[in-house]
Amino acid sequence: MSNPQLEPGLDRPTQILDAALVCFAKRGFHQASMHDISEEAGISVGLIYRYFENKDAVISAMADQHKQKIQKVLEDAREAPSLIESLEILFTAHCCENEPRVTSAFVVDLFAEASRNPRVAELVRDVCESTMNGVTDLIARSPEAKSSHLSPRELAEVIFAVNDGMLMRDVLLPDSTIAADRRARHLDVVRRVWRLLFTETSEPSYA
Amino acid sequence: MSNPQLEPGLDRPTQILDAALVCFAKRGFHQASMHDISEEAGISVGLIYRYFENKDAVISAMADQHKQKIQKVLEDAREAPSLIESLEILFTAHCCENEPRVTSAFVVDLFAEASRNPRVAELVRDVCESTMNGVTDLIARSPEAKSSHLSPRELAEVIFAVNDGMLMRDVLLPDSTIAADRRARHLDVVRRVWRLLFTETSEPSYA
DNA sequence: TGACAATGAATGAACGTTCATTCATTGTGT
DNA sequence: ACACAATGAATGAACGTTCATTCATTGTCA
Repeated sequence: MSNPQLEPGLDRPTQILDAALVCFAKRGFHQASMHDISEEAGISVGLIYRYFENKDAVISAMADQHKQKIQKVLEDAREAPSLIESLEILFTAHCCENEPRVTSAFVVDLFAEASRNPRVAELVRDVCESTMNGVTDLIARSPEAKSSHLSPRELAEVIFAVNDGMLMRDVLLPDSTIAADRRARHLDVVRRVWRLLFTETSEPSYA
Repeated sequence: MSNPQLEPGLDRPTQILDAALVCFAKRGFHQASMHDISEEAGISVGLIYRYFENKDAVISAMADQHKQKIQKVLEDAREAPSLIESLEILFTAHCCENEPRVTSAFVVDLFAEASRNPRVAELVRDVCESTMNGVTDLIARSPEAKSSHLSPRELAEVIFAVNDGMLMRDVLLPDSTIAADRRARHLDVVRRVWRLLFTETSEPSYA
């Protein structure tokens, strides 16, 4: 009976996690049932328990997977020719790539879960920290940022805050909103911020 | 008979909603049970159903309450002597006021819920829209913003994105983090942004 | 045949919701 | 002022459902 529905190039855990991502994004961690996931994956419920100890383990594995995806994007971003292009890669990858608004819904849920599940909180904190370090480094190496009177670390913090804010806003858009439109909206705001951040400034106009 | 556990100055619906806020922040909308809420409120389960049709109605009422709280803060902000002070009132009120990190956890959950419950999505979108308009107006009227080469609307969008991003970050902090520290962290970042936004700028240093 | 992948019916705990019941308070007739 | 009827806020056991989890069974390959 070994692998009846297993597509080539996919192992069971990956197949299960892919299905879980869809279900979690659609219904949330705790409203998505194990039956939903098994149905989405085209396998039986019991089989999930062969690969994951319980539902919490699936959630944790998803968070882990998300961490690795982000780090992969960070590597891609490092190879871009300019800082602005690096930032664009980094900050559009995780809100606009897939058509039914999967990633942003999942990430917001992940933060919600983090607020009450210390295991998830630590994982998310870890992802944020290492990505933030990566971007700080990226900024520090770039000539564009030299003129700012904010430190690379401070610049990274502001950039991240804006991006997370945009991601949160994303989930309010109607389901029908297509990825290209979300991407445009997203870039529209973050470009404004980048322009401000990497611009020569005179004195503040307020005391 | 009538009000056995009802403290003075509190009606039942308010008492229930207060308890619900605590439970929702602690466990999330769908993990918090009606029994949790009744226990937190010090009343019986059945009594909740005298005042709310079902659990969804409690969630909706909470969102409504949150909307009114925000609009109240917006009014306060309008009366501040300077734009910066208005913004400080507006953006520290909703992440730092209560000691067990209740509000930010609730708001992140609210957004997560909005991503799959259209009724909640519309409500949250509505709150965002009207608050955004309020702040746009605030900015438009203030002399500090005149020098920016971004429009008041654009400034408001950036400011909101940063704030929502900070709020998301808030839930990652350990439970023990006290409100004053969160407030300090929050202000530290947003002040940086405000300084940039309301500052004379020369040409961008990148093409 | 032996080893193991895979199934899905079964289990029991937990949940949202209901409703028969209680009883302090209020209203009414004397 | 008193007795008593009416009220409806409040209770919590009980119901039907859903869910995570288990495991006896079945299918498949080497």
